[in-house]
Amino acid sequence: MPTDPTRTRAAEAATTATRILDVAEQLFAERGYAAVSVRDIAGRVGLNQASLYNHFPGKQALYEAVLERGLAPIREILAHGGAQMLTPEGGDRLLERLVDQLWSTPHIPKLVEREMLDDGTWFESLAREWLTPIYEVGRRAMAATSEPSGWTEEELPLVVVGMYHLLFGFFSAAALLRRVIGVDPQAQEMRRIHLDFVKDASRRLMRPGAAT
Amino acid sequence: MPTDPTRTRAAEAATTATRILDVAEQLFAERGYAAVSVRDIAGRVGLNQASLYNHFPGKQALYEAVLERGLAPIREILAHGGAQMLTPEGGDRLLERLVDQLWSTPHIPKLVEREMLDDGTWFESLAREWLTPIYEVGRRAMAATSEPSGWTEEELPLVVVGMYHLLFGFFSAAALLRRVIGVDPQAQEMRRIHLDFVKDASRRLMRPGAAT
Amino acid sequence: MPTDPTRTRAAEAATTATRILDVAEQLFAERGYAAVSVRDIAGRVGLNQASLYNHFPGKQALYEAVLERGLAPIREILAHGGAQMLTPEGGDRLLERLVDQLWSTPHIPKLVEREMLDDGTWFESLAREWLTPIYEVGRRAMAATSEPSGWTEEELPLVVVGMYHLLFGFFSAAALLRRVIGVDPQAQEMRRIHLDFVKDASRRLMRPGAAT
Amino acid sequence: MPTDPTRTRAAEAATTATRILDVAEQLFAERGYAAVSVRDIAGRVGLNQASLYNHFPGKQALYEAVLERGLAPIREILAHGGAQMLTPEGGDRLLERLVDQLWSTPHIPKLVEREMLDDGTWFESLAREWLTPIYEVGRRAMAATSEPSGWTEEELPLVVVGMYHLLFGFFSAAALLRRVIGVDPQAQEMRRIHLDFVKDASRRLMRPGAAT
DNA sequence: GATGAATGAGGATTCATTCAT
DNA sequence: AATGAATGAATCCTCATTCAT
Repeated sequence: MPTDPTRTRAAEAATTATRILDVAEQLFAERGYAAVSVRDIAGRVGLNQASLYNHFPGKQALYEAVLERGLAPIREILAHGGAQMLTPEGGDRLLERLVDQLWSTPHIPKLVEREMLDDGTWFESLAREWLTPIYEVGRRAMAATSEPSGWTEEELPLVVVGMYHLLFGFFSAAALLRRVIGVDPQAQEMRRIHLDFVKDASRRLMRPGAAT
Repeated sequence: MPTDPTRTRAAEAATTATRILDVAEQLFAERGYAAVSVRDIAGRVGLNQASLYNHFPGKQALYEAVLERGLAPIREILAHGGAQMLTPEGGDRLLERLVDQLWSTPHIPKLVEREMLDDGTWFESLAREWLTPIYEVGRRAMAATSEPSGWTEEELPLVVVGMYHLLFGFFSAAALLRRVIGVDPQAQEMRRIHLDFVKDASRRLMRPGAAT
Repeated sequence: MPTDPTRTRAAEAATTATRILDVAEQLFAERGYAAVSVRDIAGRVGLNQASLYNHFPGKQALYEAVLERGLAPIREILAHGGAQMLTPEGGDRLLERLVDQLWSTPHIPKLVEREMLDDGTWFESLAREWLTPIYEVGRRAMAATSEPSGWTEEELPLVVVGMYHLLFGFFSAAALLRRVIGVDPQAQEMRRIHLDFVKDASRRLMRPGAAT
Repeated sequence: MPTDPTRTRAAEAATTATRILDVAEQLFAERGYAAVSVRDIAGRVGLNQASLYNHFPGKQALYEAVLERGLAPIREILAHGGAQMLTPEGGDRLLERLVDQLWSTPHIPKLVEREMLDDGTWFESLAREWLTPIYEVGRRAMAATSEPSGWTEEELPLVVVGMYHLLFGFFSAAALLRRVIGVDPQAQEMRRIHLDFVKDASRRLMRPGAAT
């Protein structure tokens, strides 16, 4: 399990385990856990089905390894940068780092969205661990700013969910954007547009709107 | 297929087919297509597995019937109400109707989100049929208002996706809200909070923000 | 069960039971017992699956009714005409009647061939009942004629099987004749050709050949 | 697919695939495709049902492999020996080789007969490929001999079908011979009797009979 | 006599996993 | 580390049959 943050994923040697993780990440993101067979994964890696078990003890473990590898950097960013949200400039820097990270592993936000929909017990612990603190920081952030956000206490959870979707939802909706609206969501210029949009939208959501 | 708009879903006779649709809707939304077995559905309806095939020709057809039944009312609302977006009051009325509808069938937004993630060919036609027109209306709406929205042309698709997630994402994140933040997302008072939030957030997203 | 020999099959009222028998006869002949479903039969008759059980107690019983109806006339002919084989002219008359009968129900020879291949216990009694006597008559016929047939005792069974195939095999090979050789085996003129061929070939088989 | 002609089937290593083919050949011949379940085959081989799919991609593919293995030698004989039919001695040699081959795989003629009855599309290509040329050779053979056969042009197809049944029909009728007439069709002496009969009968059919 | 609905048994096939090589 | 082969459990679906209406 790669936990060394100094080694970027691209620089990792393309070990068999890594190649398995890459393929599994993509397939799990595209189709969901149940719709991906071990045969599919092994086949795409160019491996026999049985060989996969030399690297991971099973399908479930492989899935968790994928999730762990993908979520670790995000957790890192949030753990160290949560306090930045208190100022607009800090918020922007945080968003920049997050958007950067998500764009470097675009399957991960889809996986997270699926986890959320599946309401897996695995997700529960995950969420408790790093979403609750974030939520608290965000809550305090909005309460502490001189300009009030204009949201009531009971609306705050929805604001958090909304912010999450502004960030992650872009990747979930990649197919929609491509097919219906004709945008190419993988184009690198989209990265900048996405970042600008997220920054702007978050300001609109977090500061009082003109129309309230 | 219920097309009579005067008959609400709850008032429908609980025919076997309807009960199958209800159970299937819930399971497909909770676990996704591949993770739901025909046995599961039949079992929950209290039916032999084979009996299900007296009502639907197969799993795929059942899934599509679920989607069709769930999406028809939404399509209806959008088809007749798209033009309302041009004024703030009309937009509010549209949102009211949409939130109402989504709350009456809360599994459906999860199904839509899953469809989007799965990038199914079925979704493609669906999206083309009623998402493209909506997008066009929305685009024109934002261009036509006297106060400009403050978004660039290339950001508009992201605004649409954002709006979608503000509306639908609440249901996808129901588990997160319940488990992490402690909110009960099925409580009826949440319906009002959700509506207020969506109205407010949409104004913030669609009108120029102070911070741009 | 139609046992009245004065009523030809065509003249029978197209009762539901008769229509079922007709469809079943065709399908069983074309595909074999196991490959035909009760649904198939009922469907082609324009009947609900369950309705079929108002006319026949089950699939097996229906099959036996088909066989019985189809074989009764043949059995009749053989029972009354076996002795005719003793003279060439009598043999011809017997063949005429047999070919006539087979052409009036061309699915039946295919059914018989399938029965033979399946080696069904049903076939056993059937064969014992009317094939053994025929065989004995044929044996005596060949032994009694002034001109010896030229066959040894041990070859006689093969001669019988050969005669059977000259008569019945035409219908089994209908597809082959149509597709490979380009003959239309349902054309009525084929009936005469078939009869001539059978008569001629039987003479060749039953009388001493020049080359022995 | 065994293509090495020097290795006889019996000498092949009894690999799992070969054992599956053997069992499948027998069951398909005895009962027909639809009446044989994959479980039956696997069970007789002493294999789990799923293991069979490690050797053949499916039931249909297994069936075709059986047919291919069984028909290849026959095709070979006909392809190389068709011209021999032009002389009586050559014809005898051809028949000897064919009878030899059929007796070495006695299930195959039953399979061919079933294919013919089923009128399968698979059979069509098969027939076109090697039955049409044979038919043409046979036609020319009978037209070329100094002594005319005594058949009319339109009867020729029936002669071909008749010859086919004289050869193959013995195996289809094995049950009939055993049960009704009391002959043991698997006894090796029957092989010689069958060959003699086929040779003699073919002369009778191909040369002018006294009674025409 | 006809039918919609129900069902237990069985159909072919795929699943994740194990193990000897 | 890789693989061919094996397997029990599960997959979706079809089967012949029954029964209340």
